[in-house]
Amino acid sequence: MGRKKVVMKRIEDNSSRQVTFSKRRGGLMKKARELSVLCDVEVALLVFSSRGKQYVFCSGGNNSLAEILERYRNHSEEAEGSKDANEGCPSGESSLLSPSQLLQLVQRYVEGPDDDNVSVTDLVHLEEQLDAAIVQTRHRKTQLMTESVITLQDQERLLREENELLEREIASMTANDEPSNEAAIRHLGLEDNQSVDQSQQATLNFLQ
Amino acid sequence: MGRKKVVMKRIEDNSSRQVTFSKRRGGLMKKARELSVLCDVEVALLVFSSRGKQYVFCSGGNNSLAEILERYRNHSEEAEGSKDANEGCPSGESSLLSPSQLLQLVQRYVEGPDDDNVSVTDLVHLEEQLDAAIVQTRHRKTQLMTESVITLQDQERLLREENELLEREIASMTANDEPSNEAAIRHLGLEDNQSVDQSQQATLNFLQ
DNA sequence: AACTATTTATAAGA
DNA sequence: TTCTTATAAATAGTT
Repeated sequence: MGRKKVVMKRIEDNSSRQVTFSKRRGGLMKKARELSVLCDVEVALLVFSSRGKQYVFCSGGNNSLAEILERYRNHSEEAEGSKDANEGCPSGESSLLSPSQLLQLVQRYVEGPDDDNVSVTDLVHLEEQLDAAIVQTRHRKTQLMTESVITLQDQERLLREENELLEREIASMTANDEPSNEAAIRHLGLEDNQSVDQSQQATLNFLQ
Repeated sequence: MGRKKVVMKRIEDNSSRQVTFSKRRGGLMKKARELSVLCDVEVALLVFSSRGKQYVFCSGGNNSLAEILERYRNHSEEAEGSKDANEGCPSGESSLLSPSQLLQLVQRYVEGPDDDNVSVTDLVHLEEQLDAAIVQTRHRKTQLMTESVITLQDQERLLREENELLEREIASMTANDEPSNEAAIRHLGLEDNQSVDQSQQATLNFLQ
């Protein structure tokens, strides 16, 4: 209904999208109210601007419905967007941003101005950026953990070799001297069999 | 919009109220969809007929939105013993499924029939299940890695203590005997200072 | 924010 | 119900 037939596709022009949003939102609300009155039924209509601002129509005194809307409002107050970053990013796949770039990007959405220019597309882009960041972070975490484990395994192996060497030395010396070291080792709870088994098990569990 | 202007009041004639309900409901749904597409915003529309039947439009993937609808459905089901035999929607919060349950669920979507019966709501639910599963998996992974590291650290500490003990023993014995062990240790690249530093560094990097 | 030319929705009738 | 059609309403583009 207008000068031209409109194609059912996202209006790309920012300004006219905003205008159309305002007009059609009003119309939709009106029709929702009319339906509820004329036909005596319950109608709830929720519209969320891309920035998270919400427009609600709720037909009646239905408690549970109002309650749900209220609950949603509380929940959604955390998730706020703002000015879009369309121009800054010619789009393309979710490239990796530096941590500071990412922080900047998120902040623009969290503390942004109060108007309605952030589109879902923008938020999709933000989501992609955050996804990429978390994947990278997770990968780096796993990498570091794995490195730590491998380093510790090496360390353990070396210590074990050194240990064995020392014990053999002591054994050979003790063969000629008095046998006083075994008691000391037992006192530390470090008999050879026990410690080896325990360590190997942890190692194998982890890397498999 | 019709042959006559309508007064905004409940239509008393039962039959024509029903007809109007059907027509206007369709129109409202259509307009809700158009708004969401044209303006790229989220729209949720709930209509409850007086007999409890519900008609829903929900613009899409937003979790919280679907969550609200889900919560509302649960809530309204206990409020009135509604009789609508809706689709077999597994429903329920994103509870943790067993791996086999999850596999089964995914397979139903992957190899499922070729028609268009999978709703966005269903997919949102599937996404929630998978999210829960991956979070749990990741947590378990990190837990196991951390346990491994701690075990290895303990192991290293114990070995180091044992080692020190043995060296001291050898030292005391060597004081009376010949000094032949230091050469062997050096040969393994395992002088005390070096190995301790390297290991401590890896450990600290990891846990901080 | 108003103004129209048009399109769209729909009330009543078939 | 569904389709048709006259008309009311909504609204796209313009000012």
